[in-house]
Amino acid sequence: MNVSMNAAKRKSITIQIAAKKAGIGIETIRYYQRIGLIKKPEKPLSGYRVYSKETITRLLFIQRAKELGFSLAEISNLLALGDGRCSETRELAEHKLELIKSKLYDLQAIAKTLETLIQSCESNSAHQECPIINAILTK
Amino acid sequence: MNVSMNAAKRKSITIQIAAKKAGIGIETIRYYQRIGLIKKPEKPLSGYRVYSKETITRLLFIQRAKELGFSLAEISNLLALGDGRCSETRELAEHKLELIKSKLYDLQAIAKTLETLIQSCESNSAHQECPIINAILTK
DNA sequence: CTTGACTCCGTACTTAGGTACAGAGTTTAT
DNA sequence: ATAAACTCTGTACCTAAGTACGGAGTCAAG
Repeated sequence: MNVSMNAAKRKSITIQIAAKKAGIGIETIRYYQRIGLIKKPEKPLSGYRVYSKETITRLLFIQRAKELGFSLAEISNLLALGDGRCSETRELAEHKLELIKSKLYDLQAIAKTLETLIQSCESNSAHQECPIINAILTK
Repeated sequence: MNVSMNAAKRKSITIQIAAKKAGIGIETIRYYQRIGLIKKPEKPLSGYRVYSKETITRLLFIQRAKELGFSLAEISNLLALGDGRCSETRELAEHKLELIKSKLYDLQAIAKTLETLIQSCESNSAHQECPIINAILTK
C-alpha cells in the first residue's frame, strides 16, 4: 500500500459511480460494453475496473444522441466518425431528420383521425353503435 | 363426396386466401391466433380450417387500428368492448390521442434541434471540429 | 397414383435495448 | 477479522410483433 494507491482510493470511479454520473444503470454500461459501444477499462490484476472521464463523456454523448432519436447502432457510427469527417456526420444527421419528419407527418395524420373519431363519439348522445368502432371497421 | 362438399370446394377460404384478403402474412394470422386476438375456425375432422368473412373483417379492423397507433393489446381491448360501451372505447381513444400528441411534441423538438445542428454544420466551411459532434457533447 | 402445393402444429429464432441473477472475488467499515 | 457492500463474468430472461422451420397430414391436377 503506497501513496499513489491512497490517492486512487479516495476517488477512483467505479462502475456504480460512472453509472450515476452518466444517469444510467450499471447493467446498461455492461450492455454497452458487450455490444462494443464503449470499451472496458483495463482491469488491474486484482481489483475493480476504473472508469475515465472520457468514458463518462462518451456515455453522456450516447444519452444525448438517444434523445435525438438515434439508435445505438447509429450512435456507434457517429462515434466512429469523430472529428475531421464532418460531412459524413452531417449526412447521418440529415438522413435521420428526414425519417423524423416523415414520422411526424404520419403521427399528425393519426392524431387528426383520432380527434375526428372522438368528436363523432361525443356527439353520439343516442348511444347507438359506437362510431369509433364503426369508423375503424369501414375505413 | 356430395353436393354440399362441391359447393364448399369452390370457394372456401383457406388461411392463405384469408391472409391475402387481409393483406397480411399467414404466419401473422397464426400468431394472432396464438395470442388470442382472433380465434381459430373449427377444424373439420380431416382437412383445412375455413375462415369466415367475420374473421376477415376482424383482421382488417386490426390492420386499421394498428395504423392508428394502437398496440395489439389495445386492439384486443377495443375488440372486447364491441358495441354498447361507446364511452369506454372513447376513453381508450382519448388516452391514445394524448400519448400521440406527446410523442408529436417530442419529435418536433428533436427535429428542430437536428435542423439547427445541420445548419451550423453547413456554415462550418472551415471544416474544423464537427459542430454536430460538439453540440451533442456539450448539451 | 404420384407429385407439388398447401395446411397444421409446435417450437425456436429474430431485433433492440436492456434487466436479472448466480457465484466468485474484492474492498470497506466496524 | 469478519460482515456488508460492491464488482466481475457469463448467461438467461424480458417485451412486441412477428418470422422461420421441420415433419406430418391433406388436397388438387395430370
